[in-house]
Amino acid sequence: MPVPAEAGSEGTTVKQRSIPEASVARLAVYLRMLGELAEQGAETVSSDELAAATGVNPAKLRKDLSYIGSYGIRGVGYEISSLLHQLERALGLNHRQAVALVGVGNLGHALAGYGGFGGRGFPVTALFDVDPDLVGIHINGILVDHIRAIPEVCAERAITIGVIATPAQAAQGACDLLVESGVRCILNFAPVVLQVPGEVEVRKVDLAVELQILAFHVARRHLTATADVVTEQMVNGHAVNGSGGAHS
Amino acid sequence: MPVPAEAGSEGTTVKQRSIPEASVARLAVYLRMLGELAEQGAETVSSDELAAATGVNPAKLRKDLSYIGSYGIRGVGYEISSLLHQLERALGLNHRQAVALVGVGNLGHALAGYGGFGGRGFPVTALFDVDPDLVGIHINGILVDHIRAIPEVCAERAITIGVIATPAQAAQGACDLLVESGVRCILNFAPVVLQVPGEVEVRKVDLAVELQILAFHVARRHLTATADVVTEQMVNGHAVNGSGGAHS
DNA sequence: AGTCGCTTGTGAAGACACGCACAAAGTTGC
DNA sequence: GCAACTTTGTGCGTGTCTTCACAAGCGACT
Repeated sequence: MPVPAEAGSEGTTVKQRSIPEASVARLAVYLRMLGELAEQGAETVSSDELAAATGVNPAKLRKDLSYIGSYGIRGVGYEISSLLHQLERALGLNHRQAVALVGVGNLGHALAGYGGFGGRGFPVTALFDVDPDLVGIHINGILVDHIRAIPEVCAERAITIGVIATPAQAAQGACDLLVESGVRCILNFAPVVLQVPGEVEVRKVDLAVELQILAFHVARRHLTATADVVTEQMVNGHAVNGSGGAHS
Repeated sequence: MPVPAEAGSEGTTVKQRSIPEASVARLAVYLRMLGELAEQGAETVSSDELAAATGVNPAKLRKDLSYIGSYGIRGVGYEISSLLHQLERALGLNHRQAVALVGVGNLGHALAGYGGFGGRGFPVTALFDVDPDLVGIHINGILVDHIRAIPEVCAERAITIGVIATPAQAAQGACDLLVESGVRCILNFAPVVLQVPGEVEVRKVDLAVELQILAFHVARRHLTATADVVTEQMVNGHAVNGSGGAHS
């Protein structure tokens, strides 16, 4: 949301192929699904198939893909390996991004061991905490440092992404240290709004909020179900036809 | 829109269905911040203050709040305790929602101990896994059951929300069991698109995707910053006809 | 060759979200 | 009681996202 306030040297604006934010999120999903399909030995996939597998409208999928170029073959579909490569390039995954994780408590510990990060090109290479009982131990072979070592360690290990999994009151301090160390992208699990300079990108994941959104829907459903006859619902599309069977 | 303020308890076609999805997500954020303010002893808060604290545009905040009614006092702001109560009601938090967590591995274990759930009205009251080493142990005082016990335990403990933190290949099976047990809201951490009947609401949280979105931004930033990257892959024809161009 | 069926890519329209700007409604001070 | 000030609630213009619908392109088949 924050446009670089005074980014200054912008120079010649070479066709800002600005991919919509919503599309970027879905491209990442397509990427993973393509990876799975490739592992299963498939060679091509149509937009309808890929859309069904990722739960997206086919037209939306094609438009998403069109933002990164025209790599489909009409009448056939998309060549999986080619599309995979193009997607990785567009998402900036051609070179690894080292991740630092601050806060090795309950959630942080799990994230440190979470295979989904390292397995997808985001190796967690630094861990930090303030708890003396945690500083010094190894998790998944990585030493936990004190947060005061953030600047030094981040520079040394070329950290580009920071993940904050501290308690709420410690998050801003951790964030400041990361920013000071040159980290420009932060994934924040703490339930606070981080104050950062304009050039730093923050994404927030709030688990409690996710549950509350669900609770809202369950309450609303209960309300309409009890108040009236169950009407034909028009909730989010999800034309899940043939949703039966095929379990396990 | 002069809706009679006192006549809320009638139950006749409460038009809550009109709350935009995006607003619901923010309402949950306001709710938490209001809780913090209440703890600090504040009694009223203005839209500007609350907006600044939650990182939202003040007008947007007021519009969000207007969807649940007019509970502000012009010239003063919002009475925190009152607004808190109204928000909880609107989000369906007036009665607790018992949560079942399937998959007590790395992430699931952390979620089971995550204070943000129970602390906000979503007590995790059931845990499930398939691993014989995990079934039978207690986490935070809760016994881990085998997933085959899901129907029985969910009915017994009045589970309304299910959280899936299993590996990808086990997620659909876990989902089916939950749905079969009457769970209508599912929070899914597994990187798969769950197939569910239309009346079930699924929210997906994909941690790897979050990082990839960040990686995209870091890559693009790097691209624009170093404006003269040797673009070897300009091969794509880019028939981007009339793409608006630089409307500065 | 020629035709037919299938799939992509995209213009256009509709739906949704955002944020400005201002009237309405309250409070404070005299 | 009245005027000045503060803050809410919202109508509306603007921009973004989603979805439809269809022409263009590709391969297969006759």
